[in-house]
Amino acid sequence: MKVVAASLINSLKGTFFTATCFRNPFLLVLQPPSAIQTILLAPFHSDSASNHHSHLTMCQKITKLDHALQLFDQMTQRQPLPSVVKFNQLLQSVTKMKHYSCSIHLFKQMTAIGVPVDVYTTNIVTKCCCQMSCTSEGFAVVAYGFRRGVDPDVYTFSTLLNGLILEDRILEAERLFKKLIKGKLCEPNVVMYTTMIKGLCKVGINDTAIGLLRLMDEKGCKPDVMTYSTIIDSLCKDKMIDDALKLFNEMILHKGILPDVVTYSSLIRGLCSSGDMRKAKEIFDLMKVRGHVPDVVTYSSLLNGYCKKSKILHLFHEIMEKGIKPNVVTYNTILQGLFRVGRCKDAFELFKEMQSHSHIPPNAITYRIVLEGLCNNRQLDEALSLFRMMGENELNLDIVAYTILIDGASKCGKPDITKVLFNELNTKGLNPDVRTYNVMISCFGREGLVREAKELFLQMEERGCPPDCVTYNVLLKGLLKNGQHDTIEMLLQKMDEQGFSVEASTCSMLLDHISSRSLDGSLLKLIGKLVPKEGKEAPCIDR
DNA sequence: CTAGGGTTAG
Repeated sequence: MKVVAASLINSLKGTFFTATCFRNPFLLVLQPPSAIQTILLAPFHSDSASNHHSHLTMCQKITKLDHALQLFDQMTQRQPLPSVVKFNQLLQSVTKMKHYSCSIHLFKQMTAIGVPVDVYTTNIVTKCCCQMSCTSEGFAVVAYGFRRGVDPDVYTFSTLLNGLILEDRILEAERLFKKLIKGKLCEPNVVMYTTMIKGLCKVGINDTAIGLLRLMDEKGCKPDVMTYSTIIDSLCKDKMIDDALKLFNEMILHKGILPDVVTYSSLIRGLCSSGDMRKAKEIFDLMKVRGHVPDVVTYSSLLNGYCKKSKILHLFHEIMEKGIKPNVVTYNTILQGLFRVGRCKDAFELFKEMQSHSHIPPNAITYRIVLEGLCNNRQLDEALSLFRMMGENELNLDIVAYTILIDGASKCGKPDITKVLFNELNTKGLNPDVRTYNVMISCFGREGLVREAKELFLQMEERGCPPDCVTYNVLLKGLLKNGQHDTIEMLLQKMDEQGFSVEASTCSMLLDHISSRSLDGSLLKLIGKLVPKEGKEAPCIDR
């Protein structure tokens, strides 16, 4: 058993230790395997930590993190040292506050002063690495522990599995999962199965996820409400509401598992996104009848459904009345709803209010919503001045925000502003992505700048940003609009090769040009191939 | 003292 574990960890080292990530100076375990030991055992050169504490007393407001750090310092100076359990509790409290790099930093200090670590310690620290999207370093921590006699357990492996899934390393997650079972390294339990199921759902293979649900049941590992909710949510995201409801019923009626607020919220969101507000409200009322209290996520989901139908706001009052604290998502949802119905002033008021009254700082998504809302309501100037006021921070250095403004300027008939913004990307060190290019090519098409549109199209491949289905469609439309027919056939052929399809609007333009004889009728066959089949999703529509 | 599920978004 131990030998198998050792070989597993060794084989994992090869796979996982290659990627290193130095994004955080505190992440001292971020080193290739050969260096792990030296680094972890190296004396810690105290920098901020001790100085930090000397002026702590001068701070008016001492955060909980400061308390924890102070306590840690005291603990390390005690003779004899407190038990590892005390250290674990402290590490866990720091981790619960999401100060992951701090936890890792403390762990490093623990090892440096010789506090013996146990499986709880390494599991907590492994989780910190995973939560920071540095799962490979999580493996390093596990290997470090293993060399000191700390055997990984089902908690360890579930944590690592979850880390891989968080980083979209699904193949590695599957490999690990299978290896654990084959090598009998640990008996998977409901948590581990649920984690693997989430991974499968995340890459959109719901069938396989359901297969694993059946398998765990067969193996005598009973799925619980979280297992079912994971799959139900994924089905809802894929608009397979009927299957989700089927599983929901199975869970309750056949398995005797009661749904909770998360299960209900997923269903409500699914029904909302498929436009069935009546059923969404029905489930919402039902959960209340059954004694479940909707939380901020439930309300935000329902609110979003109403906003998408341009019906809003009585629900917001209900949230306030119930004493539920709206969060940034709630605000973002309402902001978008207000812009959608053209209530820019109210939106702007709310935008200010969330910061002053509720002390909820807007995030990148908030700004995107506000910028797009203003552009859509033909208030380009306001959008631009807001954007300029945001300053040179991370919210301003956002390619999505730029793309929104570039598109907004173009649609508001200001191609000059479009070009200025696009050129600014270079100076800011931002790379246009495929959607930025699409917006630009569309803009050039609109302005009759065919040469520029073609140039950008060619640039995309060179810059490692290959055109997508939308690119081809906007370029085609630009060419057709400007009477450039020479490259149409070639583009259509390329689309065929790539499995892209023509949108309805592109298709009707093509047909118009054929009937007016500016395009050859022989193209019809090719166009026919590129029209998405009835009932099938067009491949260019994102999942 | 350790692991798993749900909200906004060009």
